[in-house]
Amino acid sequence: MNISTRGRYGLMAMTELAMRYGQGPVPLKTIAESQGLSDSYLEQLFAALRKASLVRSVRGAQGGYELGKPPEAISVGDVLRVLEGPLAPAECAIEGKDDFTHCGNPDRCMARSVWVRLRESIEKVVDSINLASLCEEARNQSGQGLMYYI
Amino acid sequence: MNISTRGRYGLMAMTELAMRYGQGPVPLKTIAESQGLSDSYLEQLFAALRKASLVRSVRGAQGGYELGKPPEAISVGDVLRVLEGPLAPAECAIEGKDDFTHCGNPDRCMARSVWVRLRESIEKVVDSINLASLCEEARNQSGQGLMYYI
DNA sequence: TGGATAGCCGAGCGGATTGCTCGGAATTGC
DNA sequence: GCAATTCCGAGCAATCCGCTCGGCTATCCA
Repeated sequence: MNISTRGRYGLMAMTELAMRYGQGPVPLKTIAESQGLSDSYLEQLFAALRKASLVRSVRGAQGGYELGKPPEAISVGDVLRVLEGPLAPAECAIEGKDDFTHCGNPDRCMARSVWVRLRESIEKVVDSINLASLCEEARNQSGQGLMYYI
Repeated sequence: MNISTRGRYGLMAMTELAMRYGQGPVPLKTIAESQGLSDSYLEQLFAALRKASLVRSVRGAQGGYELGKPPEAISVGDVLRVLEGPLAPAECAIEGKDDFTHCGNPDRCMARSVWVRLRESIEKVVDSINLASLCEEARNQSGQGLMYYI
């Protein structure tokens, strides 16, 4: 029951991009340093994000990545689904699939309704949070952090 | 973002035990055959379930396992936590842990609030479903299945 | 009393997944 | 043309998953 580093690092990087939205392309190296991640690993994740057009890339010197849409238009769910695949706790709960055979039970798996309810609840959360609101949270938190100066 | 076979098989087996609650101990072999699982694998899971006293064991011939409490008193969350560990999507969201260092960010991980909200929503679901209600669902479904007889 | 039926326990193991790294191309700004 | 970047594919060590196996112990029943 874990989100892998793909989803976690990817979301961190996307939030970073959201913080810098409208300031031109940001190179991966900058994101990686700022968040303490490996840039060669981030490369992989951004390949997927680009194919899903959640980010746009600018090649060459002074290039980098920027969000493909405004931060309000990108949800956490969008990012996680691209990087992690379907957000279902079990095969048989993936939306659109009516695959009962996976459960080992020839007729119906008694636990399936649990996985479906779990999936719905997970999707409700991640689809209701977008990058803009994450940014706002982050800015408020670092604002509180200012108390520790002086 | 997956529940492993430990959690899934374990929940299936526990639901089976709930269906037979009050009828004396059920051997693992019976559960395994009925659910189409491997009994030597189930053994491992039941070792953990027993230590958590979610099941009680009776050794020797005519022995087996039975629920440690009535089905209404055992939630899906109880079973999953024993078999899968903490139901958090990330280390930094485990209840009681205030471990920000895992996120790679020296100060605060911007994504943490997402993982915490996810965890809360997951726990709300699994803690609100108990084995008794799962049994009832199953009985209703197999009731509909009776249409296929004759 | 002895055999059959169970749980109990620990070790092991092949395959898949994770979390990277590396090298080298292609593209572009200066 | 050179430096900065994205792009792409391969590879790889470590870990985890999903089991299996062998042998022990406890208990019932004939």
